[in-house]
Amino acid sequence: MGRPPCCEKTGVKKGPWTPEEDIILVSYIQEHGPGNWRNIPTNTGLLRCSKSCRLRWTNYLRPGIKRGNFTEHEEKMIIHLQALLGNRWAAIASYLPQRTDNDIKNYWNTHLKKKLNNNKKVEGHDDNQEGTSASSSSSQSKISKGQWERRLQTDIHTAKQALCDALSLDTTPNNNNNSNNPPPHDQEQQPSSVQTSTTYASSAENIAKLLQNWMKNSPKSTSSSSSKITQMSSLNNNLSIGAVSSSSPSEGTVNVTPGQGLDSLFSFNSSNNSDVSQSVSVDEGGNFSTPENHNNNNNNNSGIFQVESKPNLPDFKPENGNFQVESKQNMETQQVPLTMLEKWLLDDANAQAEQEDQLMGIGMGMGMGMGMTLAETTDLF
DNA sequence: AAATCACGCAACCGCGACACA
DNA sequence: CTGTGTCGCGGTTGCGTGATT
Repeated sequence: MGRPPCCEKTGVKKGPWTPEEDIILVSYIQEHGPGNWRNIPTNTGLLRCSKSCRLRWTNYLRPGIKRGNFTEHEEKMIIHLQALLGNRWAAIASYLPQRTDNDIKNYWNTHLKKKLNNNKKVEGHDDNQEGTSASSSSSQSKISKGQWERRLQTDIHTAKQALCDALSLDTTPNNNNNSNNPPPHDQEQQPSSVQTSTTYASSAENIAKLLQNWMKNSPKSTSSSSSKITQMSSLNNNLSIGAVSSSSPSEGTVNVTPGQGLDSLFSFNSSNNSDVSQSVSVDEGGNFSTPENHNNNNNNNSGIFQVESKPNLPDFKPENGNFQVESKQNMETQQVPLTMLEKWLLDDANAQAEQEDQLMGIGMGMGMGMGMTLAETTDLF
């Protein structure tokens, strides 16, 4: 007897999410933190299965997500990481902050795979393989283990070299790679910010865009939507996006960590707007503004969204229950692995031969070839 | 202008891993 | 140790939209 599918229940809604559902989900997660997906549908009244909620959050609503416009650097990173890791999109995504595995997977399937195949055809050795170490495994049975290891070593070496080239494209002393070739709007909004700042500023931007699109695309539902927002406003006082400060989650005002130079008040007041779709604007920093609160940031707590910027880092204590996943993903996967990656590449230049000997000695096939992440593999060095 | 095609993306599905009782 | 429940990942699908005929 198998496990019952989580979405088998009748009355579970499928298909695209509505902005109302998004807001309900964001509101709930903001209050309780991500996790306990099983409880979310029952606690929020969303007619969605837990899986769907988690997916929607991780792939779309989660703070720090950058969408579309893959930069050339990101593209190269994906290509090389795919060569290294195979179709392990979650692992690849961990090296591309602000990108979701789904996004990367889609981009690979729709753009890069085609691109690489075309390149191969041009080079005249299209053997119907995808050119990855993972896909090349089909030929492994034809070669001896020693040959396979050596080939893998060569692949790794080639990939590392290429990855090094890719990173060196825009390698600057600029502390991290998170901001490597960000799209223009990101560059504008985050000239000299720490990486968490980028994350949360863009998170605000994500939600801002979401709502802006919502209001733009469904003016007919504005009134009902507004009422829902108002309803949630009373429920949650201030729906806020970003990391919750340990000091004030219960007060409904949330501290986020935007760029150090971004010290604006992110607020949105819709309660007095009969025509919200015309009056809401979002600036490059992801800040909501209306004609009213352009002149009056003191919106007397009537705003739905109110994210107060603070230069201090948020408290990511798990007991706060808020955005612990983000703290994990953004803090760890953005900073550590990329730093390690760089370190790996830099160190590699100095001790490449030695490391590869060591690599072979400890069994490369049990590291990169057996499901370890790049970061894990670097631990071997 | 209408029909068809191709593409991109969001979401779904199934399976494996993991945690816990 | 085993069974059960939950979560996360990767493959796939289906729909919306723009391009082409």
